[in-house]
Amino acid sequence: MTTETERPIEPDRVRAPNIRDVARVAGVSYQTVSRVLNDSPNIRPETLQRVRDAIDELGYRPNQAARALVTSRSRTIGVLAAQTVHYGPATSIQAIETAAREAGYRLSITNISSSEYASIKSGLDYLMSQAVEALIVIAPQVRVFEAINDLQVGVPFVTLEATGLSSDHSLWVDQVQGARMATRHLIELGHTEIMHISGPQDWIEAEARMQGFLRELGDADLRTRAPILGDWTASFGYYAGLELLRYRDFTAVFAGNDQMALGFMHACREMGLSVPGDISIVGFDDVPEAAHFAPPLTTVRQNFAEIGRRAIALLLGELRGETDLSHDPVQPELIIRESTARASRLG
Amino acid sequence: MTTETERPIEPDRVRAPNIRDVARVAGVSYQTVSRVLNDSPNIRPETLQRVRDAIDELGYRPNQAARALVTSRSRTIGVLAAQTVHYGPATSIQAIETAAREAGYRLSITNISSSEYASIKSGLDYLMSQAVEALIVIAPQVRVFEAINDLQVGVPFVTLEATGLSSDHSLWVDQVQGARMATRHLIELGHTEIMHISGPQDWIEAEARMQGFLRELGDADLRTRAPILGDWTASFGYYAGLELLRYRDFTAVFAGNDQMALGFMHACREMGLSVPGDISIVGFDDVPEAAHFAPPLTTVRQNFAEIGRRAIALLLGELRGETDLSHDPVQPELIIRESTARASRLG
DNA sequence: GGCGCGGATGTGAACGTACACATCGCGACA
DNA sequence: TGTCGCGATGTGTACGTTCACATCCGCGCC
Repeated sequence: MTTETERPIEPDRVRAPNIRDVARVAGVSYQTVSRVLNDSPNIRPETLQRVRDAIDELGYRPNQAARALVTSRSRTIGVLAAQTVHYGPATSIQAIETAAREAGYRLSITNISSSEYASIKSGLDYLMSQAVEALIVIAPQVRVFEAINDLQVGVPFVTLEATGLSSDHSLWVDQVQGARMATRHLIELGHTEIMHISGPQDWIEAEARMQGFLRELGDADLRTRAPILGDWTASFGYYAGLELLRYRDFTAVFAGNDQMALGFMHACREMGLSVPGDISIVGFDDVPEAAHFAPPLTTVRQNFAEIGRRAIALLLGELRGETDLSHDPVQPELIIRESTARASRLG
Repeated sequence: MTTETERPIEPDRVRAPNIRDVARVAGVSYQTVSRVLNDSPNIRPETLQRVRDAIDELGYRPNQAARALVTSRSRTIGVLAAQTVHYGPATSIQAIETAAREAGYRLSITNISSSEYASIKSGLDYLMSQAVEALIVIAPQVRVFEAINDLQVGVPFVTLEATGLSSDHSLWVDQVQGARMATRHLIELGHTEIMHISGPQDWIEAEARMQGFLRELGDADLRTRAPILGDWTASFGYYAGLELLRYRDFTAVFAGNDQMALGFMHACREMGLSVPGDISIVGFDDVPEAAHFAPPLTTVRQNFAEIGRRAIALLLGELRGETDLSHDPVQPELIIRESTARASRLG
């Protein structure tokens, strides 16, 4: 005699079927149903089938909350992101989402509105309140590390698109290498006066690209000039261009991303300068539109999706207790199009 | 005598503090702590303070899983999305995320890889397995409605950026109106032979823009020609342009989005045609880069963020049981830049 | 033929919270 | 002064699942 029969019938209140309902229909105990749900071995094929039929018949779905409560595993991976409207982060997140879902994890994404410490902390706080099991950071990372320490985030984490500082937890396209490739390309075309428009200073990847740029210039014994600190937007590239082109003491520009390159080319047109006739320009990212800019943009391609997939693979490995967390940086690729040409003489 | 004292001490196993731990520290019952957490009235200020201090001291965080279990409310809103890397969806999602978080909801986003029924169903299935309380759809909607019916999704939902078919559940920028504005602008400039490059047929918004285009043309008694069905990408716009421009029996193009407009302008350059001298082009969306295209693109601005915010507001209202779900479409805005000019004579 | 063993299945308890209800104390009112 | 009402707080229970342990059965072995 089971206790289930004593439960009063509630005709109005429709309750989702639970594990005991399934058990009753299948004629087994609820524990057996649980075993079926968790792919436990040692179940008679006949029993297995009966339980599966009962599940289908009732349209039963396991209650994730109850599972999470008893196992104290949320099966959630947190993503702390900034600027998710941009092509790079968006592509990575999409890959992360797919990979996570396949591994039975869900994602909790939160956008931070500014790179201020308070904003980062509040985003992190939000994610921790959801008991995420791991953390992926796609954001200006300089202050994020502080926040992760301060909040005693006790879960595995990786940062995307960063480089250098904390290689144990970073997964990255080799930004320095990419920047060097872009710069070397310009040098090889005979440019000696090269300008760099960088991303915001607190983005590690902006910093890395700047480093690559400066190192390559140093290796070639060329004059280095202070990079302009931008904000990744096309508008910034445009206004920076209007300003810089008044002097015209350079023949090439390496932009921190494709958007700023686009804005800069706009400024060139407006100043009556030809790209690449007067000014050569290289971007970074290879957004899908870059091939159709005027002129089509020479740029550095990053495999954002690959980075996303690797992030999940790395975290899952760590959650499983694996210790071999080696990860080579993803290599970027220089895509040569029509925005670069041999250096013109400075007028 | 409480039972807590009987619990054996486990020094190695660190357990997150729970509501009873807080109660013990604050010297109250766990129910009082629960009341504090849920902003219940009728708590003595002094007691309130003691509980809050205890919470801070222990670093206590409510266990969401336990909450979800007992209330049978997941506090999760599902987002079924496609093409999240695009500017429009990405912007909307960001706004949704912010609004949801402010309202105490989290988001579960899933991308569908194709617009096939199986893919939609599997995405929907995934979201339902998370017991989402409401659903936001940003995807090709034609088949989504079928899937929502088939799966007996018993939760409130809205579709974004759609129009027409199911106005009860749709929240939209008035795409028809936007398309009419774009088309009328071209007509007013004297263009009579106007081409339309549309988005994929199964996107309702593509359909709506096409409808607006055709209606405006009809109202002006102009010849209508079969729109080209594209895929939203710049590359498609480019190749379509190369093909179409061989005939040059039109002087203006209304593109379904800014990316296709960009690709088309690229094709114009390659064919030696001037924009807007020979061909006028209007886009749709007003992505941030559009102002820096060559030439800066005349386009229809949509307030994606507003749409996202409204979606959450609408769903929260429905969850609260409000019945007044009236929602006016968001009005788009024509942004006139330099890619349109008076019609040239056809050569 | 008794005993041990392991495969298959069942029972009790716990996870952390919110809801329904019970209790306590105190002031107002008849 | 007794009682009613209400503000403030405490106790029991349920949510749906998994884990640890218990039980049952049949088979092989000495």
